[in-house]
Amino acid sequence: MSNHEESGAVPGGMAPLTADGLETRLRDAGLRPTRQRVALGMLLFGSGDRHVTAEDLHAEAVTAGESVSLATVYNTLHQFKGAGLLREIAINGQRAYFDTNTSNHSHFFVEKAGTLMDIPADGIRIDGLPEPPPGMRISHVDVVVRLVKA
Amino acid sequence: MSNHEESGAVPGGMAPLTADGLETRLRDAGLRPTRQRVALGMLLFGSGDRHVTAEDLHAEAVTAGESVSLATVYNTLHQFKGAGLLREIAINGQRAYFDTNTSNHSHFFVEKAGTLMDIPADGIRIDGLPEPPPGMRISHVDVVVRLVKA
DNA sequence: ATTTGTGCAAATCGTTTGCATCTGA
DNA sequence: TCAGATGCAAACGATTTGCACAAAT
Repeated sequence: MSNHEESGAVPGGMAPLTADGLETRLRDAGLRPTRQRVALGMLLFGSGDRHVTAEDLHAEAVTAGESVSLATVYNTLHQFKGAGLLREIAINGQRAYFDTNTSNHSHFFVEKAGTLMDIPADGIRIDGLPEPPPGMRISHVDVVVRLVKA
Repeated sequence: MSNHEESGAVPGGMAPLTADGLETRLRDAGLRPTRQRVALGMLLFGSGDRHVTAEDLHAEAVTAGESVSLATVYNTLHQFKGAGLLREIAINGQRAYFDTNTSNHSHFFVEKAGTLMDIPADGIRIDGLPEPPPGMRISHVDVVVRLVKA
């Protein structure tokens, strides 16, 4: 199937993702579409926005019958991040989360369960940000709304 | 010296802190004022608002001639946090920072240097926070403004 | 005297790295 | 062919834990 879809579309988007489309996307990012990268990419970008840890993704891949090592999962996540396909989310000093939604948005974090949820980008507005110190610029603003049982 | 000062005052405040005052504060929090806890407390609360890692604080204590083990520094930081004297700040997946300013405020984080700075509480306003999911309440909103060299 | 805290070193957890082997262009 | 990718296992850094000893009430 020489299905050539919109490979430039939003990574975490809703359009059905084909292996071909993903391969093109990887190639465009300067990454060889290896078996592992395609498999992980399909898991990540094949179904809406996702928040995964390296272990989550590794477990999924194994469950899906793909043999990938945990080290490769880490490598791949960081490469995807470098290519702008993923964003890393800083929640706490332990687990690193990767978000397939690279647009500007905030998160709910359920403390006890350790689950992450998107807050629609336009749901939150931040006013009154002070000037950054001289010689610095703001690279990004992280907003995490922490939730506990009521 | 039966010096009984305002031990209920703001922990990271500007008032000169005495060992006596701190001991009272610890006792009120249900923590025995041991030598180590008092020493660490004086370092933490004795001079304005601070952002420290466990290692920072341990190094300071050792430099100050107090013998405290790193494990005890960790224990103490968590106990202080539990007592509401400190707040833990989630920056990235590695080092944990503890902030002596427990009031609501945001932070600048200098990516490369790993330094943290307060942004005055009233400098930032967040609007449009969505309702938390049913059964949940917002415990706290973390805002981290990440800075890089311009 | 009893309870609570401390220190050390070993254990743990998530993550990274070195290196030999394999794979894709 | 041959740069680039993978897998394994060992290395790592931050944090935690188990347990014998010490200090506080």
